[in-house]
Amino acid sequence: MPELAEVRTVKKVLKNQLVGKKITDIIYRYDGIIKSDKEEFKNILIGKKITEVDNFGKWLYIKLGSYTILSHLRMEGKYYIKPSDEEYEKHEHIIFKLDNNMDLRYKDTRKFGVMMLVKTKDIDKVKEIEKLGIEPDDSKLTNTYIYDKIHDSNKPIKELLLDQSIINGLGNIYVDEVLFASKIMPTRLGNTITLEECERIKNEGSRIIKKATECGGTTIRSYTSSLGVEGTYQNYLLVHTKEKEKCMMCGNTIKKIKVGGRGTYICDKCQK
DNA sequence: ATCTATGCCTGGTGGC
DNA sequence: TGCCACCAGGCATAGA
Repeated sequence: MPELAEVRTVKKVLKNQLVGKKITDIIYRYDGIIKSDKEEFKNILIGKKITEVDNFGKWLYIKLGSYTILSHLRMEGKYYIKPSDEEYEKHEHIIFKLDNNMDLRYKDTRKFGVMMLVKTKDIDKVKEIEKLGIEPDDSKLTNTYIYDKIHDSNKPIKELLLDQSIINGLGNIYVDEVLFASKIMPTRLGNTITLEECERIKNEGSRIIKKATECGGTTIRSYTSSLGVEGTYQNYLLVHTKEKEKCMMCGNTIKKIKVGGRGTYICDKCQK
């Protein structure tokens, strides 16, 4: 599933390929992805030129001057840029026709992803964006910020790290990796995590996200960063997807458990 | 305010 | 081999 590192990779590719291109038409093959007014989405965007592509956490911003498409890929959303005359594939739901005979196509097998049109000047006031916390490798993220957000919570630390309003951009893969690197059991409640452990979460989170971003993200199962870009961070994963394998640090067998309903990989010797 | 359940979805899996 | 119930999983929202 695309998390921060993957979304940044998509952003980079889209930015290179799309800035300066004009949308000449929009075709809905399944319009449930569009959460703002569907007619307005078309009417306003057709004829506009893409001016910038950005992201904040897992949200992609496709900017067209005074309007911006907010796009969240959720589980399986992907963008492809293909020649306009290529046949549509199954699950290609939203087709943006561009003025260079290419399409920007949004494909999403499970249809969990969302798109909405907002005014660029109002992005930070959009409720989904407004509530987002600090990205893991942002220098504004401090041990005391994390500690303040979690120290009176009786939720498992894993759930707290998946909460986008605290740290913005971590998903299931990187939370497992950050907690392993920080030597913290994902089931530990927020109110048991020390300031020193918050420091480790901050440091490991920053390090892992930076490295994963450099790698272009993680490609596991059918997930890629889309656009044919295959990330390579899966080669650095130490626990996620490693059930029944030996822990790289201690040789113990990696286990898969459930935390907050999510598949969670741990080494119960390294993580306390 | 805070917690739990449910819905959104389809492809893959496991049981028979 | 074929059928089918079940599940993953980020996030919003309705209900308790």
